[in-house]
Amino acid sequence: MIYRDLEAILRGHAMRVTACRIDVLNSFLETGHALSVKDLEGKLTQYDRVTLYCTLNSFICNGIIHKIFSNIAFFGFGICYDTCSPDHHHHVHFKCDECGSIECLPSYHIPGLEIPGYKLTEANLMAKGLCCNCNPNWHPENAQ
Amino acid sequence: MIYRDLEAILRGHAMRVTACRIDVLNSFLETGHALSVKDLEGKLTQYDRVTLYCTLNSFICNGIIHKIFSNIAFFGFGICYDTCSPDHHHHVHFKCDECGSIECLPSYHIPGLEIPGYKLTEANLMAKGLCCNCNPNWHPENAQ
DNA sequence: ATCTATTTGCAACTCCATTGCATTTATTCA
DNA sequence: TGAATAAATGCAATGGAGTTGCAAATAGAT
Repeated sequence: MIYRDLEAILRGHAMRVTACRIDVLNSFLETGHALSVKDLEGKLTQYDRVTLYCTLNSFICNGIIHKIFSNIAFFGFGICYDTCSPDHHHHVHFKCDECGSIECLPSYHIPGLEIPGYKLTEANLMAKGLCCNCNPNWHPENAQ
Repeated sequence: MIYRDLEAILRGHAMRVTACRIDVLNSFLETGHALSVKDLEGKLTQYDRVTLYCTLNSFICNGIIHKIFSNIAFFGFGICYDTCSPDHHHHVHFKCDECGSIECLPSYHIPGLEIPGYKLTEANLMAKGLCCNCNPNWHPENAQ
């Protein structure tokens, strides 16, 4: 992604444009799946850990990324899609047992969750298994 | 719960019966919702933190409890229900914004989760909102 | 070009979880 | 019932992840 586009994203959120923010944002967009702080530390060694945390927090505050938790204590961050709003989050995150990547499946909505007596404001579904790249039984021609 | 029943649960899993295991198991069963390590430390001050971790791990290995992660970095442990098996876990955990309790909703199955190309082995749904005790719009007579 | 508020980076700290190892204890078997 | 032994416990120390305070650097406004 070119600098101008990355800059536009930051300015679109009324954020200051800094080298660290550009590089972190670019990492998310070019990787295409979730990244942990560790991933970013390894990738962007020129920045301090504290700076990365600060950058990630500013991205969260501005709705550019969101936190992801898996059931094995690892967590990362993923780009928010249009389905996010400040007071309504529904996410499906899929962690592949084979390649370890975590994806946020944007268009998928958690189906028909209704629990009698409960008022639901947020739902995060963490799914595990094999992603489409690692699933040997998957043939792309089957795609709808 | 009486000692004899707690002991039977442990023996049913071919586990040694110790005071710590009895107390931890009893805590889960009498509380009825998820507990964090912190909760247990506060409740069972007679045991070392390391011992509690060891006990919890042995419970996890034997399928008595499972880990729970929420989207605010807190995690706890909850009793496994019949829906768990060593290679197939589906859980819905509900965290109440009002009282903070985390419940595992046992009979509820994550509905119709099918993602083309993906092979699903495990799904954990973390839901947030108001539980039936804290939801002012909930009237028990509406229950099915 | 200068000013100011924000961002960055270093050091230190806290919290949570784990490891090593010696001690204690539950269970087995004679 | 009483050793033997394998497992569980508890203390001390360690490691990792995230946070805080504060000074230096820098982006954006005037």
